[in-house]
Formats: sequence, C-alpha cells, structure tokens
Amino acid sequence: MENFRTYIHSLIDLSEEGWMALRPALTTARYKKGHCLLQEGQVCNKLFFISTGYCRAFYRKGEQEVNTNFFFESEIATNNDSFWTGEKSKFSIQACENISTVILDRSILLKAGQENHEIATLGRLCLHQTAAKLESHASLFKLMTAQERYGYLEKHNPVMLQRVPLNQLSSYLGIARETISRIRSRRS
Amino acid sequence: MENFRTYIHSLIDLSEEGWMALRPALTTARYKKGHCLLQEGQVCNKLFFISTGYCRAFYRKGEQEVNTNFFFESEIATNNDSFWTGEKSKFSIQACENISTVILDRSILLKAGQENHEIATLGRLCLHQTAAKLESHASLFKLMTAQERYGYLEKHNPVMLQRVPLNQLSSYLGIARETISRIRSRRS
DNA sequence: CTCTTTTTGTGACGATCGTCACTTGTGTCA
DNA sequence: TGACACAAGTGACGATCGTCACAAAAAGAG
Repeated sequence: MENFRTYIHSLIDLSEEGWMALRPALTTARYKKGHCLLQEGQVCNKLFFISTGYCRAFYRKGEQEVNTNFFFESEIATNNDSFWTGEKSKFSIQACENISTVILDRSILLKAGQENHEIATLGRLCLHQTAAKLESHASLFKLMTAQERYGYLEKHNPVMLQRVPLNQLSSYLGIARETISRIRSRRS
Repeated sequence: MENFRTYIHSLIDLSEEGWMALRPALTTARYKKGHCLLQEGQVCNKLFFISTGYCRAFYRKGEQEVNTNFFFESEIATNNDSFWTGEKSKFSIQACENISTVILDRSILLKAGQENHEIATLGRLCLHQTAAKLESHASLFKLMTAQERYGYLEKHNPVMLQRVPLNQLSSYLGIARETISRIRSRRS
C-alpha cells in the first residue's frame, strides 16, 4: 500500500481531496500463483496495481500461449483497451507467483473521474504509461534482431531475465527457448 | 473539415458548448510531399488530423530508416508519448503525398481540457485510439510469422498495401522487400 | 515523347533461427 | 530419501528469410 502511494505520487501530485475521491475505488487482494486476474472474453473492469509478485499477459494461439507482457512490482496490470472501451479482452492475465495487489474499480474510478479533475488526469496518465510500455516493447521487433532484443532486455530490464523462466520469455521475445539459451552461452 | 466532424462524432457526442471550446485549438494546413510534420528531437505540440493523403512515422537506425506507422485519411498523426509528456520525439513524421490536415494545438487543447469536461474525455479517447492501433500492430510481431503478417495486412488493411510502396512497407512489416515480393507471387 | 528515377520482380546463396530429440540440472513433495 | 515435474543446455538438421546482383516495368520530370 505504501508502494501504491509512491506510485501515484510519481504520476501526479494528488491533493487531499483527490485522495478522498480515489479511496472508494480501492481495495486490496492477494492471489495465489496460477490465478487469472483477467480471463480472455471477460471485460477488464479493474486495474491491478502489483504490490508484490508478478503476472503475465498472454494470448492463446492455437495450442500455444503467447506472452505479450509482464507486470512486476509497482506496475499496473490491465488490458487498457478493454478497460477504457468496455470491450471483451482478447487475452488473459495470470499471476506467475503469489501476488498482493491494490485494485482500482473501473466504474467507481470513471465516476470519480467525472467529478474530480485530478482523478481524470490520473486515469489518463495511467493509460499513457501502460501504452508507452507497450509501444517501446513493440519497437523492439521493428528495430532489432533476435540477438539485439535479448541484449536490450539484458540491459534495460535484467530483472525480467532473472525472474521469468525461459520458456515464458521465449514467446515474449519472439525467440525460441533453445535460441535464447544459445545466445546466453555465446555471451559468457 | 467535414471528415473531421465525422471523426470527432465517432469518438464522442460533442455538445454545442464542446465544439465552441474545441474550435480555438483548430487550424487547417496543407503540406507538400516530403515535408516533416514532426522532426526527431522536437516536442510534438500538435495533433494532425489527416484529411487527404497519408504520412509515415519512422525511426532512424544507423543509415536506415525504419517505418513504425502509417497515417491515412481520418486518422490522427502524432507521437502520443511526446504530445502528452512534453518529451522530445525519438522519431519523425513525414508526408508521403501532398496532404491536407486539421491541426489541434497542444497547449490550447490542454487548457480547454482543464475547463471543459468533454474536451478532456475527447483527449483521452484520442490517446486511447492511437495507442490501440500501436498495440494491435505490435501483437502482429508476437503472434505471427512474416507470411502471416503480410496476410493479415492484406485482409485488414488492403489500402495500405495498395498505397505504400514495398520498400517502405518492408521495415513496417519487418520483412525484406524481396521477400514481400515473393510472398505476393506465391499467392497469385 | 525521351530520359531518368523509382519501384518491383527473380535468381543464387548463406546466415539465422526454429524444431526435434535427448541430456542434465534443480527443485518440490510425499 | 527417491520419484517426479519442470527448467535449462546441447547437437543435428532443415526451413525461412535476408543479402547481393541484376533485369523489367512503371512513374515522373523536362
């Protein structure tokens, strides 16, 4: 919960009134490893602020699962698209460890945003932040080869390499598990 | 300009008051083929609604240019990241044909958004829309092979294949120009 | 209408990366 | 402690795709 205050402060200097308006939208929850915060086909009606642990977002493609995102401590796990438009989500979000979260409720947040200006801005900043994360990851694929992508992650997000098993990183980087393993051995 | 009204209506049912608040932010302009609407290193302080013609967004990577996006009629060309945060843009946006545009000024829009609720919502919807476009294109790379990506574009955005020359599509799809050419001939 | 530039198509070849099969750790649980 | 599941390393092989080189076609410019 302290993490959460720090996170909000990093986005906006929220007044006491703003905090009061935000509070009704908040709850906390813990989930076990393997639990799905969001299921494919559901509408994403919550933002999950991750206090401890991490999650993954994945599409199903035929028999396989393709990871498109990971959410670690002090990040917001959500499907932006579904959350803001109310459409059904095309992917799922699942806890990869036991996690504890701060949950922001969609309908309360939207209502609060209509009445309180700071909350509306906060919503936009959240949206922007998660979108920016997606965009920067997307550009990896357009600008870099497989090796370069791995190198980039090694430099800019080493935590991910340490915590996420290779078979899950594989689809995230668009590189076969074996190939990642070989890139590693070439490096050392 | 009529396109523009239609576009706005597709996002939000703007009241007469809302239109009045929006109007001061608007101007129109024409640019010649080759002109840069946004230069790498500048702050993106305008949204360009494309009335006619199309543009491309591109990064410079060493000697090469890598196209990350195309903007056609009734789309908004911008660098979301730079526009909303005020940071310098890492890529440029250039007219690929002679274009006519409706321009939304950043500072006027932000001010209008603070005073008028509809404008704030409109801003968020624009942000969301352009972000969604980026995300869906990004997922192409994680979910599909080169051939499938081409096939997807053929199905969901045939206009792009018709209007954009292969050497520019190449970097956008992450496929060599020659390979695209071969995929084409295999199909027919 | 020519000349030039740009765009597209094709062939040959090699590098990269994915797939399959198997081995080697590294827990985790009863 | 052994049994089992899961993660990671490794070798062999083939498919895909990028690169280079050149030809054909189309589009612009004067």
